[in-house]
This record gives sequence, C-alpha cells and structure tokens, in this order.
Amino acid sequence: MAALKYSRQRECIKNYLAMTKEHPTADTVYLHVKEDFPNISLGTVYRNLNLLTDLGEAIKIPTPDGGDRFDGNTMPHNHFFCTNCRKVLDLDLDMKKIEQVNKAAAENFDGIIESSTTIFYGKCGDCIQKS
Amino acid sequence: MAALKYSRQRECIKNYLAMTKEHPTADTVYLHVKEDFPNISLGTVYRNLNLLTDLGEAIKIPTPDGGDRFDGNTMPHNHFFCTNCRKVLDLDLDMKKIEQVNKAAAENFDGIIESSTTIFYGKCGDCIQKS
DNA sequence: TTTAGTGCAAACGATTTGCAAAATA
DNA sequence: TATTTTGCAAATCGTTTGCACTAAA
Repeated sequence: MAALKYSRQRECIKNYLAMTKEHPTADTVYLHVKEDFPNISLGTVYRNLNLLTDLGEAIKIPTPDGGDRFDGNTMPHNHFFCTNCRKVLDLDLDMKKIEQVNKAAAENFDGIIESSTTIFYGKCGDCIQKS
Repeated sequence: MAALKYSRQRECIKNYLAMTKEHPTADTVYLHVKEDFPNISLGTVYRNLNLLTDLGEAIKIPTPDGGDRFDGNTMPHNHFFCTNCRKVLDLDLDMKKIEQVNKAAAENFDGIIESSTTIFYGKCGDCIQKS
C-alpha cells in the first residue's frame, strides 16, 4: 500500500547522497539540505532517509559511535571506519571474495543468508601521517 | 591507571555471558542478574559490560535494531542476524577466509586495517519453517 | 583508610511519532 | 478532492553520568 508521492525535500536528500562521498550522518544531511530548504525538519530528513534505505536507494551504515551513516552508493562495496578520526571511507575490494565468504558461511547454516556487511577498523592514511 | 577491584555483580554478569548462547542485550543481562542481585541497577550492568569489552573478555555486537548485543565468547567467530525474528546466532565459518578478505582489503588501502567485523543477514532456520 | 564499584535518578544523543497544515496526484 | 508529506514538538529508546554511599584492598 501507500502510493509514493514526489517531494522536493526527498529529491534534494537523494541528490546530496548521490554526489557526496563522505558517508554523512542524518544530521549532516539535515544541515546540508537546510541550505535549500531552510524550514526542513530533522524528522523529515530521518523519514526520507529511512524511506530511501527501504527502497534500496541508499544504505545505512551502523558505526561504533552509535549514530548511523548514510551512503547513496548502493553497489555492493565495503567500508572502513577510522577509529581515530571516526571517518567512514569506501574500500575497494574484489567483491568475488565477499561472495565466496557468503557462500562458505551458508554451508553449515540451516537458514538463508541474504547478505553480509563487513566493516574494517583501523587508522586511515591521514591519521597515520599526522602521528 | 585505575586498579581493578573485584565485584560480585561483575562476576555474575561475566558468568552469565559465559554460559548463555543467546547474545543478550544489556537489558536482558540486567533482568537475569537481577535474580541474584535484586537491587542492581541498569547503569551498573552497562558499566560492567563496557568494562568487560574493554578488557577483551566480552564482545559488543551492534545490530541494525539500534541496541547492542553482548557475547562472552571472545574467540574470533561470526554472527548472523535474522531480519525476521531479530535473533543473533553464531556462525561457524572458516576464519581463514575472513583473513584472506582482510588481506585483500589492505592491499589497495593507504591506512592500517586492524580488524574487521562481518555480520550476515537473512532468515534463520526457525523463521523459514514457520513460513 | 584509600580507592573502586554501586544504586539511583537525572541527563544524554540519536531517532521516532502524533498531529494539524501544506504539497502532490 | 483524496492522500501523502511536511514541520514542529513531544516522546521514546538505549546508554551514560554525577553523586553520595557501600564494598574491596
């Protein structure tokens, strides 16, 4: 049910997610979209972010920080979380390896594995240089 | 600093984590430990759960549900999250595969990868039968 | 007797929700 | 006009924290 209706706010959020590479928090999205829609509320941002993830047009990345990050790139790929500066980066990784792991995991399991998320932890290049 | 001192509450939490396989939330731990320590507070449970994870005597598993789960089994292993009943299960998986993926990930990355967590998603055996 | 751990309750940050008004179909 | 989406504010959820008190070393 629930026929989807167009909204400029959602469009703007979608565009922002599509062009940025910084894996923003909901609040960062809010701050950015606010430039075009000064009256937009955080609630609307959350509603649309959730809607987009449900539609498969965005990805929600949980971090050890508590808050989630959002990513407009829905192609299967992996993420790196810098434990020093708390940045989230994309990780270029042969997805064949991931599929192999998924397959291996399915072998001794009586349920159905639909997907898997891997987050890598460590220090990013920037943080290493500064130390 | 901060010399560690014994506490029966912590001991009880530790024992519970050691014997259960259900990957409990902080609240579930609280409810259980309350049977032995009726006056224990949720704050104490959180403090000890965090202490134990810092000491490496427990693992904190973030779920898409928001709340974290805790695991007394600190041996490297993987977890499965049932998107239907929200249960967390252990997954028997050859850790060599995981290490391969970690290694592959490090190759094209200018930072340092210290660890990685993989969570598998799907439907567990119980939920499949019931449908 | 010094230091760490506890219970309690208040505070917190991230996210969700109810509702009347505004936008879309 | 019918239905969805919005803005706002209050509410909720999981977790953390300050403080006076108790237990361990």
